[in-house]
Amino acid sequence: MTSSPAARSAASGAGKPGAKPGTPAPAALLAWYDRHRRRLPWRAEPGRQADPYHVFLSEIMLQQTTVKAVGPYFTGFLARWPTVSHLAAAPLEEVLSAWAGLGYYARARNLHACAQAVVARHGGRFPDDEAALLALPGIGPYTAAAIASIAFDLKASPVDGNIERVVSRLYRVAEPLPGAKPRIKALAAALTPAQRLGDFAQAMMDLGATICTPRSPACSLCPWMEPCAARAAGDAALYPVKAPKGEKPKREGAAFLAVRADGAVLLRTRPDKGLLAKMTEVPSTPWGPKPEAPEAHAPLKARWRALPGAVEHVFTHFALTLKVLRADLHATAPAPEGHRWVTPDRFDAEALPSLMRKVLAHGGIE
DNA sequence: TACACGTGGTG
DNA sequence: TCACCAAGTGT
Repeated sequence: MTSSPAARSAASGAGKPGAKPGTPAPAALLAWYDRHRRRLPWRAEPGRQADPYHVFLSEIMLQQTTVKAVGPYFTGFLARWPTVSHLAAAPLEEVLSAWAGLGYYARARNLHACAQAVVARHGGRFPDDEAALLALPGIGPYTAAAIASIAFDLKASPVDGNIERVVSRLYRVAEPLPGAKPRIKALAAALTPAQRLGDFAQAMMDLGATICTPRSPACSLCPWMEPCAARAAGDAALYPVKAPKGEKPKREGAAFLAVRADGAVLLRTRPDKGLLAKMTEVPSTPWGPKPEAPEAHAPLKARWRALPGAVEHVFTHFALTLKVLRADLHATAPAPEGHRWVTPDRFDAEALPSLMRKVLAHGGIE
């Protein structure tokens, strides 16, 4: 009975008069979303309008970052800076230290700049206009469309990794990413309904995150099973097609862990630009293909001893092996120019990336 | 267009 | 173990 063509058609929402068989119907996805939507800290209750600042904050944090990782950061930021005006008034150093551990630190710098721009250009209210959103720092095509649709219910088609996957499977897009992005964007825009824009965008993302997953999609549970070309072909897991990736280079270096008798560690702030810009670091040699002789790079004269083992850390575009050299100094040792002594109880006020936490832990600090 | 830019989880 | 992946943007 329920497996009859008519029943399947009706269940997919594709059986309405005028709808071609095999056309993914927004109504079917929205009906699924109404039953299975995820409850997330930044989401409004069903039928309620989301706070644009909450949407903005979550969207920036969620760029290339898992929902699980974002959760506590979102809650913490919102408690500390309840509105975009509060965030704009905060010192950048505090924003960076609150962001520490979440990665992609340019996001935090742009988040802060964006908050200030919202105050300066728009009186502290996010513009309900995709083009104006796109003009703000840190907000690209995806995030502008996401805020426009989710916070303001405007007609916009955000395309993130989830939606790329869903659409590439629906239409069995053979062209590899990233070349296929324009086509996928156009297909996604053509799917977008005229009503419930925010729900539709979030439904697409929830579908990608919970049903249309990268490895083993749960096609049998999908509201768009019937119109999906990849499901029909039985090869959904092969999409999206991606261009092959190059090999990840290796870099090596040595970190100087200077520890004072009172437990303070010698730290400094990284340069304004480049990797981990403006974040706190343990002084180190440059990181290169070959390890350099460390002596010339030591921040101060001391008896440096190599600790056993090394710290391994994988960045997006290279893998790093850091030896750790430790020196113990008396409690009155002065900090060299550009450096500072920081006791472990003050680490939370520092913008310490995970790599530097690893270096400290390798030396038995904390 | 292609690369720089973090981190933690997973099959 | 390790390659891949997660609500991308800036240059």
